Amino acid sequence: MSEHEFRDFYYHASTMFHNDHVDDMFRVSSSASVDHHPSSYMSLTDCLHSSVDEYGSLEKAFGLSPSSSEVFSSPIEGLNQTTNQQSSEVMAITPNSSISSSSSEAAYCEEDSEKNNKDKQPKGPDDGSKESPKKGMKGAKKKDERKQKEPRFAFVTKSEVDHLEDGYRWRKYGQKAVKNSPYPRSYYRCTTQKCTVKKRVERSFQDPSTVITTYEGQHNHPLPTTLRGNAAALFPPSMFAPATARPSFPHELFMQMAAPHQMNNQQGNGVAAASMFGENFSPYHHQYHHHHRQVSDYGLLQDMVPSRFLKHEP
DNA sequence: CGAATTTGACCCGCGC
DNA sequence: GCGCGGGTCAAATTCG
Repeated sequence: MSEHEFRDFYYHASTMFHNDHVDDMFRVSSSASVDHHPSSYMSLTDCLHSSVDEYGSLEKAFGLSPSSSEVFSSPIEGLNQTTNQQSSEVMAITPNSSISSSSSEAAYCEEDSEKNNKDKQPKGPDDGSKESPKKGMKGAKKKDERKQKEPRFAFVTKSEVDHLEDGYRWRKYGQKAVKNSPYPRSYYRCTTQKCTVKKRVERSFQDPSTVITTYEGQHNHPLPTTLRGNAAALFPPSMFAPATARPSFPHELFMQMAAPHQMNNQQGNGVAAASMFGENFSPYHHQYHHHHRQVSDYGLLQDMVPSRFLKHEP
């Protein structure tokens, strides 16, 4: 499944950059083989006739190799008490600019296109309308809804812990073995009432030092106060919860990354993602304003994508 | 004792 | 129709 997502990423990337480049990017590590699910996802991704190996290739493709100096883990402002042990490398924001990243972190988001209606949420509990023989559980959750296609956003992070703290409270509701991987995938749901955001976390098979986190949906509430300023600062909700209201999130994200001059992030919230979306984007962005660090979008971008790929769209 | 996690059963779409 | 794989439920168990 991650392949589906990967394919989507490829799709978005190809629309953002030049296809050839994208191809190069993904060609880097090719072959690995993952099972494919040919099914529904056929976008340009089909060009990639073959399989790509999971997210791991994203990092390699983007040249984000773990390397060096990375780091950070710590606290941005000293807040951190709770999550300490998290030694994940996410982005390192240096005071002056730039994120020194390092860490490998690749992200992509997907909008569901019509093509994937498939997976939408199948089940749901239902209302009762259904009483089916078995317990009825799953049915469709309430109301119809078929689902809205919720935007998904995934990224790879180098981390020793599987479940990264992102400021929200999550309840694990399932775990499954991943097909070609020795590592299981865990399913979490935001514990806030009415919030339907879910996330899946799994360790990369090819690079066990990294975890792949996929967020689905958008939080409809503010961050729990308990974690404020901590991890929350690193991962603004907005970053994980592409708002439906936000215009084509995926494209915007990358586009803005590619065109830093258009962005206005003088506020310097150490969160690149926050500034990436400008002000319109989230009601919560004020929560991370306290950061002293200044971020350079360009720097971020460079870290995430090799400069040769940073071209503006026509 | 309530909340969170564990974990096997169940559901569902899909390919054969 | 069956089996597979991904995703979810929910009862039991553990945690705080």
